[in-house]
Parts: sequence; C-alpha cells; structure tokens
Amino acid sequence: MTCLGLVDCNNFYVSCERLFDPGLRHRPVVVLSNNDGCAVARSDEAKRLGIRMGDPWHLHRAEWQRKGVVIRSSNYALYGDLSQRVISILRRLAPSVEVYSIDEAFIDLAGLEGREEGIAREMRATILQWTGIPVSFGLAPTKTLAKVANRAAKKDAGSQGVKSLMSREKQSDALAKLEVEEVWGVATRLGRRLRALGITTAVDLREAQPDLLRREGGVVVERIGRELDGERCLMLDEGSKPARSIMASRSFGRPVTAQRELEEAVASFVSRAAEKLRRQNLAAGTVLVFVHTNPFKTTERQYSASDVVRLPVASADTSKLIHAAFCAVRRIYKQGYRYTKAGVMLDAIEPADGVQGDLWASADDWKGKTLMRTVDRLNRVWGRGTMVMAACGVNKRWAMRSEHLSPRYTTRWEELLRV
DNA sequence: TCTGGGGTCCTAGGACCC
DNA sequence: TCTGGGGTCCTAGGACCC
Repeated sequence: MTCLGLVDCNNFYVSCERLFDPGLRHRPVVVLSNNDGCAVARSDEAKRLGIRMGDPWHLHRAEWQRKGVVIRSSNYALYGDLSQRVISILRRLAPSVEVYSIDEAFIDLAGLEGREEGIAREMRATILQWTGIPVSFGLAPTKTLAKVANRAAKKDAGSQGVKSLMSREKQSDALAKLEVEEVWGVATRLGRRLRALGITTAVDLREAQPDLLRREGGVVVERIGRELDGERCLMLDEGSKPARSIMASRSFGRPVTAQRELEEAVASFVSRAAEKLRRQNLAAGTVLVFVHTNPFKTTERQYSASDVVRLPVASADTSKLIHAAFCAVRRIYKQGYRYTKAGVMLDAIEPADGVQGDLWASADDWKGKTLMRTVDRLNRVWGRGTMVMAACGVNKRWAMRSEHLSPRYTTRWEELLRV
C-alpha cells in the first residue's frame, strides 16, 4: 500500500509572527484578516480561550483585551515567503510534492512504507530547525485519510507531530472518533444530508455503499467514502495548473454610496487582477463585477448584484478590462444604497497565446487517434495533470455528458485509451 | 465605524446542432 | 413541419476548501 503524507504548518500565521517576535510564544495570539476584520489564525492558547476562526474583532475587542490576547494584523508577504521556504525544504526531501495551500502540502512517500514515520519525524525536525516553523505530518494511503491523520497528529500530544494511519485498525479507531462534518469535503450542508441517512461518523461514511453515496451526494461524496476506505481517488498533483479564475475584492472600511467611488475601487481591483493574470501569462475572456451592501446590517435595505461582460477577444490589458468592468458597474449600480464590498472576477481564462482553454475529444473518437492528440495538446498547452473532463470507468451511456462517470480522473492518455 | 479574500470542482439545465 | 436520438458547449449556482 502506498503512502501519502500531508504536511501542515501549525497555526501558520501565528507561527510566522512568533518567529519575528519570540515574545509571543506561550501567549494567546490572534492574527486578523485584511482591514483587521476578523480572526484568521489563532495560537493554541487563543483557541483554548474559545476564540473561533472568523470571530469579528470589533465585537470581541474588549473581551480579548481583558483576556490578554495579543493581536496582529496579517502580513501576507511574510507568510508567503516562509511558506516558500518550507516547501523548498520539502521538495529537497521528498520525491514529489503537491502544494495544496499556503500552509499545506501533500508528499509522496511511495516505496518508503514501514519507514514513513521515522522519515516524517526527520523531515519535521529539519523544517523546524531550518525555518523555525512547527509542522504536523499525517501519513496514510489516501489524501482524505492523510487529512484525518494530520488532525490526529495535532490533537494528540503524544504523537509529537507525526501520526500514521497506514493500518486498517488505526484508521477505524480514528474514523470512529470523527464526526462526519469533520471529514475533509463534508461541511454543514452535506453533513445534514448524510445524517439524514444515518451516517453520523467518518466510519459510517467509510462503510456506506458507494452507489448510495453517489445517489445522495454525487461523485464528490462517493469519492470521499472510497478514500476513507483506503481507495485512492484523489491523486497527487504536482503540476501547478494555470488559474481558472482570478479575483480581487475588498470590503470597504466605510460604506460607499457614489458610483464614482465604486468605479475607483473597481478600477483598482481590475488592475490588481490583471497583474496576476499577466504574471501567469494568461488572458481573460470575461470580467465579472459584483457589489453588495452590508449583509450584517439586517435593518438596512439590502442590495447585491453582479454583471458579466464578455470581451470580444481574451485580454490581459488593464485598460480594456477596466473598460469592460465600468460597463458592468453602470448596469448594476443603484443609487441610495450603502455598499460595503465590491470585487472583480476575471474568468474564461486562457493562455495569452490565444489557445482555447477547453480541449475536447468527441465521443466517437474515444478509441481513436483524436483523443490521443487532444490529450497530447492538452499536456503541451496546460502542462500536465489538468485534464478533468475525461473519466474512465463504465462508459456505456456517454449521453450523461458532463457527469463524471468514475471517481477517478486521469490525464494519462494510456489510461484514457484503456477505457 | 468596524464581520476576509481568495479559490476549486460538480451539477443541472438550456440553446443549439446534425 | 414534425419526430427523435445523440451530441456539444455554455452558464448559473451550490458546496466546499484554506
């Protein structure tokens, strides 16, 4: 059985702040979001005080002060830099690494089975020594189980930051203790539906029939169930895919009412998003603008709207994108409302050289050369690991169109042709 | 006065084509 | 003008993640 590791930096933003201010150690620390809006990271001490993710600062300010909580505004440049350092060490130590988020990565430990715990402990010590960032390792045969393992590594002090769920018995133990909503990919909505079926713990989800899960929650939930059962459905994805959408948005510090002000904000969002676009050598085909009033002010009149403008030709040119965005603003702006947030989303993204984003092989050609050529082109254009529309598995009724017929996806044409 | 800012994937369903 | 199977492509919106 092959082994995956999930490496997760502990309370990442807080750990970063502590590196540069050791006086923060052993104290309750909270890092706030942009505009100092709400808590986005808490130290263990802060968590013990009952401070939750997303707690708004302005509502808890006095209370936190009383409890001696140290507050920090976020510094994403710093976190990004430290994240890169951790990742580069991982890349040196592991054969393949998938960066999942700013503070998490999956690593492949295939071929190291039996020694994975020792190896993880060594990696952990190295990362701590070289960067000062404490990390936790979860080891398991699938990504979803590795998530469970990682959580156990953090919760269980005796594990010292490394937890292996490579054996079925250990998996059963850990899953029995886990509420279904705590499984990666299940949140309140899906949790509610699963509970209605009598599935209340992660182990229930593992034991459930895949076709039941398919019927109730689609391919996503089926996949989660199989993954918990030790079947690998989510593969390690090393190739960093080009972005499919790029967004820039902000809450305003104070309510905005004039169209003029909205336009100014939108123009700055577009220019930021366009920069990101160009840095990745991409162009956008559509520009979406959204605005809304303060949803927390239930007594005020609410309004929210969005509008998409299609460009005749995909572009990364800031002025063209701004022009499109202003058309959208003109359509959605209404006088008399107090806007507190707006944003811009660039979509229909394609490589700047003008090659179309989606590549198709029609069903007639499934066994033929066209498919091979399509996948080939796909790999050339997008890099590897990006084809998601192709499914392998039972395939009698291709009329299902975009329904994914298999819980597994692949970009390897050998595998596609085998279907 | 003040409640983040990004993203991804999947599904349903409509318009349209041969 | 209608029938109908088979298929493409796109969009909106839901759900989730960090």
